[in-house]
Amino acid sequence: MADPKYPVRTVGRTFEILEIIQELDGAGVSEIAARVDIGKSAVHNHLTTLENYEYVDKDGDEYHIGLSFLGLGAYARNRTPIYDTAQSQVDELADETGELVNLLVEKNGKGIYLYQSKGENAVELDTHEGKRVRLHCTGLGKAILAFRPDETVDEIIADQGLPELTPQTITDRDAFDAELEEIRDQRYAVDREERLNGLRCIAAPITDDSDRSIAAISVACPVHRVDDDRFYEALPEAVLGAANVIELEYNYS
Amino acid sequence: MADPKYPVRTVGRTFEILEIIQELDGAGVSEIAARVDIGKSAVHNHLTTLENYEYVDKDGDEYHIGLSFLGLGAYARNRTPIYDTAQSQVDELADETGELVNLLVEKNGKGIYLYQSKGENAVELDTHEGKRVRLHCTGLGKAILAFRPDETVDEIIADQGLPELTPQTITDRDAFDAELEEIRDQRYAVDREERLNGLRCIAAPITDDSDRSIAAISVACPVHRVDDDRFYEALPEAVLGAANVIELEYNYS
DNA sequence: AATAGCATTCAGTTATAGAGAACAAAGACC
DNA sequence: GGTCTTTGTTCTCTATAACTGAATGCTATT
Repeated sequence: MADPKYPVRTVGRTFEILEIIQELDGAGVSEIAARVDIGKSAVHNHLTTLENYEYVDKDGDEYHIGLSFLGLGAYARNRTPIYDTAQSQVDELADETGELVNLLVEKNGKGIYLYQSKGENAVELDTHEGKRVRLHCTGLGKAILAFRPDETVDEIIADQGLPELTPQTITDRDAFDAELEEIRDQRYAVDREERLNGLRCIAAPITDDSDRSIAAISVACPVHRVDDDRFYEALPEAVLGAANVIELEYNYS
Repeated sequence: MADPKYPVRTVGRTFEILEIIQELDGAGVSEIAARVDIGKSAVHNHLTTLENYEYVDKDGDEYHIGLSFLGLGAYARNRTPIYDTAQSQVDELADETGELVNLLVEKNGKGIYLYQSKGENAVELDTHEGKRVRLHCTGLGKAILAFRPDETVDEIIADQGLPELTPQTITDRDAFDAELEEIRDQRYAVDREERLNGLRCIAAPITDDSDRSIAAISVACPVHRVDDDRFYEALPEAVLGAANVIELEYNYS
């Protein structure tokens, strides 16, 4: 986490290139070279090497992220202890509610979507497995932070602040602390369009036997389709139920 | 695919290191250095750099594959056209049969498991999403090859041969061609413990509108639990049904 | 307390990643 | 259809940064 004493620059450049390809949804040599601090020929050398190792696919003059990453990614996910027990519950909750259900874990102060299951009426979103998000502006992130020591929360906020993503984002530190307190009380978190306009979530933490959060599970739905009754009554109950089952299985088996 | 004219060695080494970490399920500096052709200190530099980019996690003195790969992997999978339409059918087939259901695509002459869904009684296997397999020894691979031009099959076999993985693996070229012919006839493939002792599969190709295979879907089950009746009657029907739905959705919408 | 087995640091050396120009190929535009 | 532009690819040279190997520091074990 601290800057490496003797970094290998090429490693960094490799991943910069890969992230650019992902961001542009496929890109050519010149396009990439324009965004990374090395020349065309060097980028070309990188890409042909990556292609050789099958980590990128070449399609005409466009390079794309290769499926080989799925091997590493799925492996990393399977190694995450909560994944195995949570997966089936996430699926079930998606079936039951018909909405989009997410599972998030924290890593280095950010959230990573570990798994996602689409119910019948699930919203189409910018979230996908592996995506990183800020913790303060999602129900999932708030649920996780509410069940972590104060110092951890302090550190993360000191590091990242409380940037405003929508008019509803909580940007005031005191208000945020009050919010966490409320979440601890009711054991679930509500996201009222705090990350994305038009999107609300109900999220519950998944805690270990000393009540520290390991992950969080949420149902996300569009404001205009799901009315307040269902959102504030039925959904919290469903989410809490699922979180509970996961906790039981995780902690006592 | 052809060897790069001007390879970037460091890129190759980076992925070699990552693959070693995966294979060893976490490893320390010395352990990795022993398997890769560079010294301890160089490996150390690589690892601290990778950690800095959050592509590996350091846990004590062990390095592990980071969840960041899930972002790239899930992205690559989502880009694969068949995934979106096939996923729900795979889930459904797993529910219906209670067994392990797999979705495979071909890439550079190898198979890659794109998605996997576990039914209630699913066998625990060495397969995971992103894993690569030889095509000739699995039902999925044979189903894909059966619906590709002869020249493609020739090339792949010329390149990789028909290595024997179990006593049941088809290793004779003529026998293999006859097998493909039969698969084309009945539109599904049977794997009779050809890759793994004790494991049988029924697999069906998913083809495009010109009858070329795009992917294949299979049900895998242990020999000793599933009797011949169910294996040769009920399962093929279920698998063919699912493949059919996927094809319809994929080709006509 | 002593040793062994690690990770980490560091200075020196050498291999190699990258620059930059030239060439090739493919479209776009008139 | 030919010219101009853009982008990919090849190639040589050089500065740089990746690597070696030895030294140091840390932790655990007996």
